[in-house]
Amino acid sequence: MPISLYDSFARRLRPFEPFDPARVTMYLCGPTVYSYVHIGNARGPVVFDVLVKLLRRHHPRVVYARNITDVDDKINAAALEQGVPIERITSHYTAVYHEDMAALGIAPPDVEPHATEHIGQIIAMIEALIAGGHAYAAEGHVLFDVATYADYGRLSGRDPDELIAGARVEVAPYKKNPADFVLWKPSTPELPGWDSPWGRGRPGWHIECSAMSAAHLGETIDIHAGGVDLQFPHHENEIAQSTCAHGGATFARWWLHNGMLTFDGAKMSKSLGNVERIHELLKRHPAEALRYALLSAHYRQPLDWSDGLIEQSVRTLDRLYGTLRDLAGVAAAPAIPADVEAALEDDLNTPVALAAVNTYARQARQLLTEAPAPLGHEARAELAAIKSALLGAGVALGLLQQDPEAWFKQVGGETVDAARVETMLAERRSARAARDFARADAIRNELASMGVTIEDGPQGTRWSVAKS
RNA sequence: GGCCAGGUGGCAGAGUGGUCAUGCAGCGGCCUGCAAAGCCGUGUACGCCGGUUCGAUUCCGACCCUGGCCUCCA
Repeated sequence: MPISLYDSFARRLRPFEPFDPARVTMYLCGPTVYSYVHIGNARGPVVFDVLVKLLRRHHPRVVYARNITDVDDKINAAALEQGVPIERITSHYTAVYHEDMAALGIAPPDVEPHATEHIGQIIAMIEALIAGGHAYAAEGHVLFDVATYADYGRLSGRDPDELIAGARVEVAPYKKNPADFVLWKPSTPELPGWDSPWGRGRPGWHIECSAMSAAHLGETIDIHAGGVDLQFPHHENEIAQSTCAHGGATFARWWLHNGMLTFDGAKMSKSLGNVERIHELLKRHPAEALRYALLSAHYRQPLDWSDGLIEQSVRTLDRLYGTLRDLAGVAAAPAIPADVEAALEDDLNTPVALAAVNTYARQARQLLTEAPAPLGHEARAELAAIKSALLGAGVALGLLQQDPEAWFKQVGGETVDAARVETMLAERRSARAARDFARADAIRNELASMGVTIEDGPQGTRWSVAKS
């Protein structure tokens, strides 16, 4: 089945067909590395990680780029405030970003371009825009002339006349139109800067993505993705400058926008301060539960982040891993089931895919409950098929890939003293054998106070660590 | 104010013109020394008002409410 994706530009679902079947290209706007990222910042990387994996299954070659913005006034401000060189800030938070993304099971992109390594391409693109009459230099700045691009405002559904007329914010005097945006701006000696035809300066915010996308993926790319809050002005400006710099060539053939995470009823954002840093969440919760939570709603819908959501995700994973643990003796290789694949092909419908996963797990448990003790060939084959489906769906979604035992024995990033637990369980076993249930229950209570839950089963007692 | 999304059972969250989402929680049962886990059973859900239709949660219109963008933002 073809992949169907909602294109924000066309405002409808469109079957995906690559421009060049031999090379599918996708670009995701990456972070500006000046502080820790919050869980809302991970939604795009997680859902588009699922998309890239899906694309790779459908196409022989996919080139996926996710940039690092390492030149920006917020970085400058952070460096100034902390009294350290800019590179200290960017290298540190780039490393933290990589850790956070890896913890969430996000595969690294094929290309991770850094803005500071593409200054040459940025300058060349600005020169092309000036040569084409789409940009002008003024007082050390170079600005994009919005009036020269007829389709400006089309992605975000805005009327260019209103944008030009509506001076909401103070308008720099050197702008021809209030909506004109900066491609290049001058740097004072203490700020990072590069020599350019317009003097020493640094790039504006939007131009880097256009330049890096063209440099690594080509003038026309298949998919450009990002948060819906970037639709305007960032993506609108990218379209304008890329299209004008490339003689009218289509910049991105599909525009994908993920919805926002809300927290306490409002969009999670650094400026509002209602953020949950991934770095902190990982200390208290299993990373996989965070990923599950992010995939539990359709990517274009808003998703309200809460402790309850994490709790629910942990419990659901408990059940799924519990099922896999019960299937430990069944040999099976991962195979992505058709219904899961179909759900993902349908504009990345991860909730439906997860529903299918849960249904497979329930079927396995029913079989295990109902089948007679020594499993027959038929039952074993059926269980193997279900396990293949579970593991395969897990591959597609980036879930269920760890050893079930490991899942049950971790809490946050820590593990408990397994040896001590085993010793206590041995003592409890003796007590139970002697029918000293008071003693056995006392040990169980003691384990519970350590956060350890136990289950007595036919094959003995197993334990797990309570998660939050 | 302009432009976009949405309003589904206690909660989270898909979907559909006419029997099922799925998950979490709850309740009853089975199992267990007791638990836990698991299984079985259990819920007159689709913002409000009209319209179209044999039939609407699903299509159309109005209204109310919520969120996002319009400024840095995933």
